[in-house]
Parts: sequence; structure tokens; C-alpha cells
Amino acid sequence: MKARPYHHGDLRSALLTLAEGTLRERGPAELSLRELAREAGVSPAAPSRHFKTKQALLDALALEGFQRLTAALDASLAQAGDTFAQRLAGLARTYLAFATGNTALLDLMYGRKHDPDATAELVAATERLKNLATDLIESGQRRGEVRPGPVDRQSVPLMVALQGLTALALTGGFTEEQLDEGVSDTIAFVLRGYAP
Amino acid sequence: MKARPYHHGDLRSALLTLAEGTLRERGPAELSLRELAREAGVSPAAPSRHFKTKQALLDALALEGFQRLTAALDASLAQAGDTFAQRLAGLARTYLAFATGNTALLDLMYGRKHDPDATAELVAATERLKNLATDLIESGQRRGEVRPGPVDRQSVPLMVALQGLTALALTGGFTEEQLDEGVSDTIAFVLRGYAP
DNA sequence: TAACAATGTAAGCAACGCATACAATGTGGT
DNA sequence: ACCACATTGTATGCGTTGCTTACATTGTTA
Repeated sequence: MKARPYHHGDLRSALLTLAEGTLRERGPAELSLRELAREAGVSPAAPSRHFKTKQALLDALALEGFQRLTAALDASLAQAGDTFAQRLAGLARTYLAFATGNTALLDLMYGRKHDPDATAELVAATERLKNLATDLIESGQRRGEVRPGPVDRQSVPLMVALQGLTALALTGGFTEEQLDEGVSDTIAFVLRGYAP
Repeated sequence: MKARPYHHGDLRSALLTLAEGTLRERGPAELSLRELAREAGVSPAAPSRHFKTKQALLDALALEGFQRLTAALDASLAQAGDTFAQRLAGLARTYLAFATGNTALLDLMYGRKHDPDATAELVAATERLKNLATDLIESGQRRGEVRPGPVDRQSVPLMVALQGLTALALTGGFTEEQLDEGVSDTIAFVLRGYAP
């Protein structure tokens, strides 16, 4: 029977992992620093060393979410085919997969955005996501598969489609099958809209 | 100096009004039943007569939001022109106006949806919204301004666009002007996608 | 006018976030 | 090897919260 060491070892990441679990299962409102501390086997005040406030923990969680999402999207673009259609489909599908697989986290990520005192890192993370979309459009234009025009304006419909698709997927009311149809339809629709 | 009457008179709607105020200014997390009771000048336990839990109050708020939104959209469609393009533009713009004018409320409305125990009234309210979109598509098809096809599949891109547009508007990062451009671009994009 | 439902109050519980003061542990400079 | 010091944990307590139970007041209606 070994006594628990005075120092946890890696409380910070332990808290983040635990927090994501309860976030996923019970939502951000149910998240309690004290409960997290209990689960980690540590005193109620211990988490404050790593996260000054509860909001700080949520921000850290959101930031991690953005990193995971952009990583997934980067990977998808890297292994997708060359045509605009293929890349678009890949992007949409991995974005949607992340969204449906991390509902609560995504809510947190975007919910935090329109708060005046969101971390600078957070807004930077969302910027990188936006760039991903414009890059895709740009490459499509170079290949002559997307009608010409200023990228920052051309990319809006794409972002609209991505956001809208996930929003629709998250608000539910769709069977797995309807959703898959919807994705295909929307991709086709978007392609038609971008056609030269 | 008249004594405050034992009964408030209309505590329920007073609570709803007050709640929407603090929701708008400080978000749903900052909402406190006790504080609401204080502002309404009643005892801390009084609100429980009308809203068993805090969540019940939020649900009521969300429901009210859906009613206001659908009313606004109905009005918009009623006074819009006859062509599909006009009706689409009207719908998009009033939807967006509501979204930007009631950020927190809209978050509440859609945030509550993917909770297993959301009110039946709530899901019904979202259904009516969906119908609005399909009606628009259908009328467009009758006029020969929208390519034919099964309505429930054809309407998906429209809903995607509406949801995406508001999502984008809410997450910010756009000036008023960019947003307006984005709306126009997206409307044009959608029209092109639906063109026969 | 007496029974009854609706609506309010009073009081108290357990849990929460957070601040402050203190204890144990690791670390780097001499 | 030692010792100042930052880091990371604990102990304790304050004020607030949501919610429950028991009781008081009022409006309605039979």
C-alpha cells in the first residue's frame, strides 16, 4: 500500500482529460472544479494552481479543441486527391466527423469566441481555420476549377457551408443516412456554385 | 408609502423579461434565480413556483425565442416580393438580423436542442422553422425558378446556408460591411446553386 | 362563507467558486 | 553539499448558489 505522493505529477493534463470527459457527458455547466479535484485525488484548491478560474480551464479545453481540429483538417488535405472536388469533400467530411464526435467541445470552442475577453491564442486558432478555407479556394482557382475572384470574398460561401453543415448536424433531427445524403447534396451544391 | 402587495401580480413574465436582460448582457451562466428574485423584489424561493429549475426558465426563454423568430420570418415572407430571389433574400436578411440582435438567445435556442430532455414544444418549434425553408423551396419550384427534385433534399442546402451565415456572423471577425458583402455573395451563390 | 388552489415567504442544506495562509517538494547557484 | 527560492500541493473559510420542506397569504368558487 503505497501512500499517494504529495505531488500529483501532472495535475494539469489530468484535469484537462477529466474535464473533457465530463464536458462530453454532462456539458460545461455541470463541470465543477471541486469534483475534478476529487476525481484526480487532490485537494479542492489544487486545480487553482493550473487554472485560476473555471473559465480558464474551459478556455484551455477550447484551445486544445482547435488544435486537434486543425490537425485533423491538415491531415485530411494532405492525403486527399488533387482535384478541388476531392479536397472539398475531404475537408467537409472530416470537419463534420469532428463536429459530431465532439459536440460539446465544438460548442465550447465557438461559444467562447464572441466573448470580449477570449484569449489571444483562441482567436488566433480560429484565424488559422479560416485560412484553411481560403487556401482551398485559392488552389482551386489555380487549377481552374473555381471561378476567379477575390479569395476573401470567394471563400465566404465555403465557410458558410462548412459551418452550416455542422450546425445542422449538431442540432440533430437527422438520421445518419439523411445526414450523409445532406453532406453529398451540399458538396454537389457548393461545387456547382463554384464552377467557373 | 404603499406596502408591496403579497402577490407580485405577474411574476412569471417579469422573471422572463428580467432573465432575458441579464442573458443578453452577461450570458446564461451568469443568470441566477436568486438575483432575479431580488430584482423582481420577491423572496428567493418565489421563482420556483413558476420555474421548477433554472433550466426550466432557460427552456421557456428559448421557446419564446423560437416564437419570436418564426413570427419575424413569417412576416418577412408575407411582405416580400413574389420571385424566389426576393423571398430568399428577405428570409436570409431577417434571419440574420434576428441572429445578430439576439446572439445569446439564439445560442440558447440551438444549444438546448441537442439535449436529450428538451421540451417537446421546443423541438416542435424548430420543426416549424425547418418547414419554412421547405415551403420556400417548394414555391420556388412551382414558379420554375428552382430546379426540380425532392423538396426535403433540395431544402438542405438552403438550411445549411442560413445556419452557416448566422454562425459566421455570430462568431464575429467581420465588420458590418464585410458581413453585408458576405450575405449578398452567399445569396447569389445559393441562387446559382438552385438555378434550374 | 368555507374549502381549495395558487402564489408567496422563511429557513436551511449541500455544493460551488474562489481567496488566503501554510506545508511539502523540486531546482539552480555558489 | 547546501540553501534560497519557485512550484505545487493542502487547510480553511467566506459568500453565493440551486433547491427542498414547511408554513403564510391571497383569490376563487361552490
